[in-house]
Amino acid sequence: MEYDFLNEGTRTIPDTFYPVEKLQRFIHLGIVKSYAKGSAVILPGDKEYLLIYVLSGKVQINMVTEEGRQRLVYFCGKNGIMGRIFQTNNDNAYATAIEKCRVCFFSKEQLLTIFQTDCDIYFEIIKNGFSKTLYFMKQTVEMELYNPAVRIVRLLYGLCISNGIPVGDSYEVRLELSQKRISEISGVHFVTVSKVLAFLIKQKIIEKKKGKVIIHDLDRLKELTFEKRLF
DNA sequence: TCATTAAGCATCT
DNA sequence: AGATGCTTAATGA
Repeated sequence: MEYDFLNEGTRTIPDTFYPVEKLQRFIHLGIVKSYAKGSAVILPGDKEYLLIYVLSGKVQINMVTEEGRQRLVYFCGKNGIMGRIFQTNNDNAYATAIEKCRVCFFSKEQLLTIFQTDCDIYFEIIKNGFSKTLYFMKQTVEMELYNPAVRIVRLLYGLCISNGIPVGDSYEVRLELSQKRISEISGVHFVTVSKVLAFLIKQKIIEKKKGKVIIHDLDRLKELTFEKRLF
């Protein structure tokens, strides 16, 4: 299957990144486990496995500080990988299943066997890593240059460009995007997210329905991405 | 301008 | 009844 690199390059939400489908063929070498929704897949300090591969469902990766504060890092869905190759002692990441899921754990020895069998996978894993790097580089710039309210607008605009499906004169972004999720992804407070969405809905620029966001006025939304501030 | 806190309402399970 | 999601208002940085 040909992968959509362009879309990957303009990724707007940190989910799965570059899927490594080819790993499917090697899961018999690793250890496959199933997890119920809400259970812990990786605990802070877990160091046994270098690569964790999601076969189905979805996992959420968080980082936690010394004081116990936590922050979403990314989501990992089907064919996504959680690379733990360059772990240090203080990257307190943990992962929980946000959907019932199956994941496969690979040790260093198992990975070496896989690379020797199919070195393409090696590059696929590197691509996944760079995809994440690119996303977080963009995030750094985004955080530096735009204020929180405008970031929400930019997130919606980006989603429309990358995932928007034309329906009549509008576009639909078919994603389960609660305000809580938007808040977690963008780093903008949930109360502010609520205000920005209310503003956009009132101006009839967007509409929010169960499981989708409808963009009625993409031109206006684009204009707002250039604004210094919204309110 | 936005984060924080608090309080209240609606919907779902 | 409790959890979840959203809104509004007050306050402070």
